[in-house]
Amino acid sequence: MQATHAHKSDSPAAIRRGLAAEPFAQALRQDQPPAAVRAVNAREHLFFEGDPRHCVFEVVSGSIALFRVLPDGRRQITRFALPGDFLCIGWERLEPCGAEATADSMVKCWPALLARRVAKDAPSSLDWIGAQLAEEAQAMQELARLVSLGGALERVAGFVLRLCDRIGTEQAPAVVALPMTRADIGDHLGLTLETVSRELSRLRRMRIIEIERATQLTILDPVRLRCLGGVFLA
Amino acid sequence: MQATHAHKSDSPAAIRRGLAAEPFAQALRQDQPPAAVRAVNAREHLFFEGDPRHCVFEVVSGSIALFRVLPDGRRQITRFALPGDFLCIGWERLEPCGAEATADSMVKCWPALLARRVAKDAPSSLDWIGAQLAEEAQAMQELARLVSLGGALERVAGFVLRLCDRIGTEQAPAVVALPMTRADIGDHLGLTLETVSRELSRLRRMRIIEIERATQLTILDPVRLRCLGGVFLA
DNA sequence: CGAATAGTTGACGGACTTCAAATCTTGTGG
DNA sequence: CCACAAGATTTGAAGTCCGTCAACTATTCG
Repeated sequence: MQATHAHKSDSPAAIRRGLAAEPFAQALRQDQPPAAVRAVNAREHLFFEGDPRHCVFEVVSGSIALFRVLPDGRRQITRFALPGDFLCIGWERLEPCGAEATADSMVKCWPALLARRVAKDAPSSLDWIGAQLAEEAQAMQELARLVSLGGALERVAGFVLRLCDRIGTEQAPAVVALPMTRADIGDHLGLTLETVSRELSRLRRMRIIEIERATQLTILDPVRLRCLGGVFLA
Repeated sequence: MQATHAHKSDSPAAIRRGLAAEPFAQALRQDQPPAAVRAVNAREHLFFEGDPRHCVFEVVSGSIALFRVLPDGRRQITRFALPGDFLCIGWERLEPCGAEATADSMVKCWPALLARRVAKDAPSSLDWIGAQLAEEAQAMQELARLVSLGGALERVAGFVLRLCDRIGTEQAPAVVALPMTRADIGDHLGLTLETVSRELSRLRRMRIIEIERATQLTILDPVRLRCLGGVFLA
């Protein structure tokens, strides 16, 4: 279950960020022993809210949801970490959120202490960590905007659009994977799973997307999709 | 209209943050010439989205709303900066949000270049800037949680509660100022001004708050208020 | 094949928005 | 000092959107 070879190429997410991640990631990768790669099954938890922070993670494949649970059982998924994204970057000693795989996933794990030492040795990685924090703040602002100003259709459209920008290919018709359930999307957007399903069906009837399988769809009309959801992003 | 004396005491917000702001703020304050203090009338703009970043601000009194406007005119207020809070702390060259006073306010202004030099000279202020970014990200997460999981009553309760924690006194009955209009609160919480007004009235009928004037209320029952809105915070 | 999980779709009710009108506050000018 | 105008707030009535409950279908894994 251990990967024996280095990663083949940078993920779309890493490319999208330019090469900013490289000083930190390269330093980590060059360190020995090579990072453990762990397989996480769908619905399996990586850690829980309040756990001491042991590791820094990089998502290799699949999708990891970061979430918080309210006393009454409702939960908010603050973000989906996709291939190329890092988890647990800040200096907290306890995890502020739980983490659960929303699909079968692979993650690289580095001991948090090692990551801390690397960050100290490579000052430029401090800039990268700052950039990560700023990006996090902006993403949360975007989410708040999407949820507070958008209706259900606009929220789902915005979500698909952001997924598209993060992992999709450029040309239309673009194929986008949805490596999470309708309930997960609902917990992210503040909607019920039924509403998410209904609005996806509506986008299909509007000929904006095609639903190949539950976990994969095709963008037929990126322009109208961006009309609906793009207003809230960035 | 220029302040001729140094500030008398640290604001509640600064105290709440411990002394973390001090290395940066002290360094700025010791610099000469002393910071200009500018009076901003209610509804007056400090700057707009997309403006080049000229200044770093510290709110002395009043309240500054940071907001973004959508093409159709709706707007989201991402946060209210209250006395002791700083604005424009990151490294962006252009303002990502507009800023508007929601009440008559006073702000200290430092040239952004001066602030940048101070940050370079005092390395500990870099930590403080990182902490500010992390706090920003957490506040946005809190807002997204409040808006996506809470009903109207819970959103308003959570908003009042947060205001209480930021500027209110400790003992009940605590007096809290609302230095913004119902419309501003609505733009922050994703509600209409009518709904905000209705839910405040409901809190009054529930004997949880008393509405002295439109811009000032008294917390009668902090426990029940925290039951309603505290679940979403932190 | 069959059970379990995930997804789709419909009907109904409640929560929030919209539209409208009345009241309260605040600042200004006579 | 008072009157008036402009803006802010409160409250009501009607409509829309989304959540809840329920039934059914599709997919996956044994």
